[in-house]
Amino acid sequence: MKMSTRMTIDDIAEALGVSKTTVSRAISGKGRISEKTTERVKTYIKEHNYKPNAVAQSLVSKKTYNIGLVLPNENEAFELPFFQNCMKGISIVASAAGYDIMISILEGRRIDNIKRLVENHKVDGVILTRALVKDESIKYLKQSGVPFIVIGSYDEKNLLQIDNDNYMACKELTTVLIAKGLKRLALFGGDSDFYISRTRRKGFEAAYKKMGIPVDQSLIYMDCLKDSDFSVLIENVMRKDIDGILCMDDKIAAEVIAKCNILGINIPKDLRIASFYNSSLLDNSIPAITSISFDDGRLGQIVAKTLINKLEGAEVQSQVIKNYSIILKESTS
Amino acid sequence: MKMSTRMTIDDIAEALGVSKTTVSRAISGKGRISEKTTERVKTYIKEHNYKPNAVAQSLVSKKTYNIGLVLPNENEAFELPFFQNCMKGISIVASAAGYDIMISILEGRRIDNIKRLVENHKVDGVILTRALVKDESIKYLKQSGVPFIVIGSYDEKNLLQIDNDNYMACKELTTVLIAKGLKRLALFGGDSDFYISRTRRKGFEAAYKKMGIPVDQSLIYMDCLKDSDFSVLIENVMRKDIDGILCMDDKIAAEVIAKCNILGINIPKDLRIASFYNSSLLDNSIPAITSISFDDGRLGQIVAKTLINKLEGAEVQSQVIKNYSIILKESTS
DNA sequence: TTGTATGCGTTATCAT
DNA sequence: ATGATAACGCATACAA
Repeated sequence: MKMSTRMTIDDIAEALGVSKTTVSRAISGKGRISEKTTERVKTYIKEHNYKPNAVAQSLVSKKTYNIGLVLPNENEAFELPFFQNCMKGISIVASAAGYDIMISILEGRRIDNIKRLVENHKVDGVILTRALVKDESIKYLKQSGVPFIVIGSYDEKNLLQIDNDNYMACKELTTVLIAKGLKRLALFGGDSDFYISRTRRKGFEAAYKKMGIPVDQSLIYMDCLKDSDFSVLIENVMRKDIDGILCMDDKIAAEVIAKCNILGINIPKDLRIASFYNSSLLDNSIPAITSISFDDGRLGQIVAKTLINKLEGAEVQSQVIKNYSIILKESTS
Repeated sequence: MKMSTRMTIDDIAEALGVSKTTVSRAISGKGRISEKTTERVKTYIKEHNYKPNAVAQSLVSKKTYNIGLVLPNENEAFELPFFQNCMKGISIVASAAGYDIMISILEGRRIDNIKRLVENHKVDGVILTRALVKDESIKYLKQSGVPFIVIGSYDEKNLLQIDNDNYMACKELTTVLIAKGLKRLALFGGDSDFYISRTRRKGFEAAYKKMGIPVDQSLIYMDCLKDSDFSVLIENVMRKDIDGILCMDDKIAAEVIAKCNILGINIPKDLRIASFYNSSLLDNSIPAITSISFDDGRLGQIVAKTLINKLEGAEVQSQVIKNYSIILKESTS
């Protein structure tokens, strides 16, 4: 199935009785060319709805105007609204700048899909939507030479990365709760392979340090979404005389709330709940849940903008952006 | 920012002391060429990790090996797990066949993003993930000539479309509920601009017809996610002496359940609830909810496979696939 | 200001 | 079995 044959720059040149160079210049605006000719060409182009062939342009300019967007595959992660919202922000900025987005969904820990995109020269740059603690994608992208940007923080200086200030946000929420008298808080953490899980945990611990209270490590449970049995987890932790549970993300919080319901645990009377991340998953939770609200779309926009600036040769820097607000609700009252 | 200069077919030719034609043939396997030479070339390629430049190939073959995936923008729709799961299925099949996916998120009802993709020759074909009743994208794609496929049903013969059998599924679930004695069912419908909302409604009505009961049109509420106040909606309908509410999708069901909770309406004692669509949004709902479970990933895979077959010149047909199962749970018991 | 010629990396046609 | 050359559609260095 071939592409439909379409108008080329040659056709225009012939129709207008000029050379293709002239047409090319009229389009790009580069080089000296008369107003009149430019106008003539542009008019013709509009009338005939000519669009330059992006592939041919790509071949000569060595730019694709495509950005690769790498999405995780893990079931726990993939469905999170975060990635969609982020993608939307990226899409808006990219479109406006004339870039298109190619997605690459990782399959397990294999990075073949990223490799294909990069090695086939299908993208000018890559956005990584999350970082693992020991990340093969990052390793590969570094040695491949393609410009790329990581959403999230990663222990490495020479890496372009943009992140919500998860550390401060988690520290702040934890501090507020401690100040409210909720001193014994359990932490239900996500995948410990994800870098962000580390960061959030650190924020949690930093709050305790700041408040001068030692952290009870026996109240910290990582990889909660893996061993799946939240009922057991909750019953376990309830025996430890806690004031509340801090959930590292929306999915964990949703699970905890659901299980509490089943177990007949009343929130907030018997137990307070808060989440380090808010999303539509928690929109309808009862009671309304205390959480940190991030603007994922905005994050996506900033990330896309930064990468595109870099692709166009500008100097860009890693950033940690505030981008959050703490929202206190019934679940911790 | 230029692409890193890489090994070309010429470099290989020179290194091996043969012509580029020979190298090209060794790679593609086309044309007569000796075993020995082929082997020599292939070895060299492996050792030096050569990958052909996809852009150059594209220029001559007029194929991009890219598929455009069009996603809706509406907030109610975009976050639905359906699109992600579908995308995953598409991605798996596409990768396996050597295709990459370019996404295009519609902005409002404007179709500029699709146009860009098509007019710039960035994709060989397009997947539309949902159809509106009067769909501009479809109109455009038809006249543009690019091969495309629509997920969902649409009132037009010469359109390649693949759909879950929403009609039968909704009819079946409704029938089951009626047979259980739930004769007065309200229907809370989604966006009436979406074609699928029509189909589901028809399935609902067909069940009544089949059971010989007239449909009470005053119990049908469309566009529920638009006028947003579910509390009012539910209180209204409760006064009409109904047996239960059928929700057209997961999001609507989640809202209804949440509001019932707030209003102190017990499910299923005071009111039965069922949903025409299941997803992780309902995973933790209490009580467990009767619904139709579709395999979105599988749908995506079939769609991608069909489009790719078409792109490669095969004869393909529109299909309605069963792909669902009715799951009866506590919410209607 | 405009045109000619060449190259981008690959495939395909036609010789040899 | 292999090689020289044109062609894909565009951009650009160099000429005119």
